[in-house]
Amino acid sequence: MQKKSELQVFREYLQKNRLRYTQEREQIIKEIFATHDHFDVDTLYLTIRQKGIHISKASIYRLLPLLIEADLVQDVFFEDGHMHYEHIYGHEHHCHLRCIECGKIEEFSDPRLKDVERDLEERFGFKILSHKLDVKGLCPDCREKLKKMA
Amino acid sequence: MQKKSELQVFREYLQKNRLRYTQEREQIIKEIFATHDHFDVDTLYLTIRQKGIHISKASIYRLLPLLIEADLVQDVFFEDGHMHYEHIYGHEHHCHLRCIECGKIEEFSDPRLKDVERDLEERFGFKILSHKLDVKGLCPDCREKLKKMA
DNA sequence: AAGCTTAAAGCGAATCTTTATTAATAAGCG
DNA sequence: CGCTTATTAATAAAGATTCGCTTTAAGCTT
Repeated sequence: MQKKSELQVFREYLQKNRLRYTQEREQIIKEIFATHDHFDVDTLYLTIRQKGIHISKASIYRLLPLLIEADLVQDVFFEDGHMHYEHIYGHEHHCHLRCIECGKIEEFSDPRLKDVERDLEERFGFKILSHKLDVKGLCPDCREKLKKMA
Repeated sequence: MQKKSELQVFREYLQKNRLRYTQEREQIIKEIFATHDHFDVDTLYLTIRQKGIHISKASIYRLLPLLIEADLVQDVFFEDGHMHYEHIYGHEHHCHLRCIECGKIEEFSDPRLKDVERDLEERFGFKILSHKLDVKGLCPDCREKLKKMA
């Protein structure tokens, strides 16, 4: 069975909510899914512009909540004064390990986090919906670099 | 052995970095440590103002990075368009479980996260410095409320 | 204790991100 | 094809954070 494309998923989401599938939205989504990289609004905007496509930044801001609601995108972390996002459709759930020196990001997942969730449900009576584990450290290169400096 | 006060810790941090211990900084820190609650810049600013103490908001913004660097404060999450903080000195490390309906926050910690950190060090060669697990869900009250609505 | 150096404060302007407004456009249904 | 109305671009507005500049005051040094 063929997996649905992100555009199909988004179309269905729109139909369910009586919203419209526009050229602009299609172009933005295509760009978001064109690379695996994380992105922020400004670089996404500039990338689209560079291709000669004219889309206003406000349209990106308006689209993002819909993509998040449709589980196609998630916000990853707030840094440098603005939010960073990534597309998640078709990927396993994962968390992020970031180097505080150079910004390098590794993705990982760990089954123990599900266990933690289960414990929390039991202990606090919450219905758990999501978790986000953000780990910071020094990548191998930066460790080496700092060792030499000291 | 008596634990050092947060002010002492901050003093030492300042000395190490040849920075100055000012009236303003002392008053801001005292206010931050006066309650266990999470805080944001604006409410902290207003609370201080209400006590008749005049401190500019910029001074708070300038102080926060120092407090974070000195491990007295950490940023907890970005919400409602701005960052939220908490003082951490004298507390065990903990993570946050938040209700997406009412905003209620439970704190917890789990030894398995240390295990995850160890695995990450081994697997990616990073030196791990910190982790932050943010779990979202529905608290017992809101689960009940939503059940009745449906 | 006074003098000196310079970090830090206050203030307001500037910047940056994100949201709201509004008139014009176009999706998509009948 | 025409109608309804969601969506767009553009711009203004709002809110958070930072910057620049002048004045104040920590905290050495003598």
